[in-house]
Amino acid sequence: MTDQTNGFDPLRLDCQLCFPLYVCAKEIVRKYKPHLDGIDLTYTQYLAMMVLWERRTVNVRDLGRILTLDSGTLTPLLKKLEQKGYLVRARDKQDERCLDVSLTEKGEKLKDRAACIPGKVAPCLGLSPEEAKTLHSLLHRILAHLPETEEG
Amino acid sequence: MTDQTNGFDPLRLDCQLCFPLYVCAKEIVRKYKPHLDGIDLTYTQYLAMMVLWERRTVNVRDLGRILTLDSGTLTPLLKKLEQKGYLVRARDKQDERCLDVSLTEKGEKLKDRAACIPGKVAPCLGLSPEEAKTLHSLLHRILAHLPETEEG
DNA sequence: ACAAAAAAGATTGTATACAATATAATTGCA
DNA sequence: TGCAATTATATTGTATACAATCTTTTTTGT
Repeated sequence: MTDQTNGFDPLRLDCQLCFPLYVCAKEIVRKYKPHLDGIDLTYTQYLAMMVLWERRTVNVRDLGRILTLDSGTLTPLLKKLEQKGYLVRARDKQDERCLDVSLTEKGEKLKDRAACIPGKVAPCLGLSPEEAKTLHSLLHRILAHLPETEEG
Repeated sequence: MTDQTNGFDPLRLDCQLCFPLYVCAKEIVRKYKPHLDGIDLTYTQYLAMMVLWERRTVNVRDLGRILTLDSGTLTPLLKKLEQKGYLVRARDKQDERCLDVSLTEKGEKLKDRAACIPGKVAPCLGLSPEEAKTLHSLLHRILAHLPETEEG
């Protein structure tokens, strides 16, 4: 029998960190959606484009490591972005296993239309700059620690 | 032309909160996976079971509001949990539109096997109790603020 | 050089998520 | 009372995610 009183029960949703993290991530994506609809990108496509806006060219392996996504997710997503004309996919001549993804001019231009989006979504969180910095640092701390607990 | 120097560029992945949130949520689910595999639950199924372990019975509407999931996600998920024998689904006699979801004995017993999981995953985050509390409160602050910016 | 191992993507299958729509039941109001 | 609007869930379609497997290419060990 588990705790039916108001005491601490680790299986209660509101005693956990994973659940608010899960909901926050989903709800923030929802906040992005109306803005991303305007430039015909999904949230994950937007993440991939952000990497390209920084680097112009990436191969799928590096992109997957940056975004923590595997080829099962990236292959169809990059094909869609190629269809939209925002990038081109081409095998690396030196190593035909690798697929290089490169920004097109159209993809480059899209950056100007995306530039205002983070500034529109950020206020929705309702955090002060210090709180945002604290959250940023806590999340990065978790991300740095997680790999250390493999097979744990 | 956007900032190519090391200056602040809001479109850089590492200048945003949404991206580490997105990755953290995914990676924590990944930490849960080996433990949940042992009790034949996916993460989302586990969330639904946690609500039932607290309340024994919920209707789909309330469950959806608690988990921020709609019927498109919940209907197939609850059918799977019913197939596994962890819950039963039955129309509310007073209001045949509503579907009540109730814990079975088998589902009740599953709680004992799940009880140890949060304690196994929590250390993977690598946060002190104070940091965890800070993160918890920041996330709940965001969740409380987000609805205030509807249509914003 | 050559077979085995490794690496990179692509494919397949399962499970979310959510928008949009459909259906059935209930409520509200003229 | 009767019908329009609302509510609750189900269904359909699209887009992730990821495990497992497959194919192709490259590297490695001998």
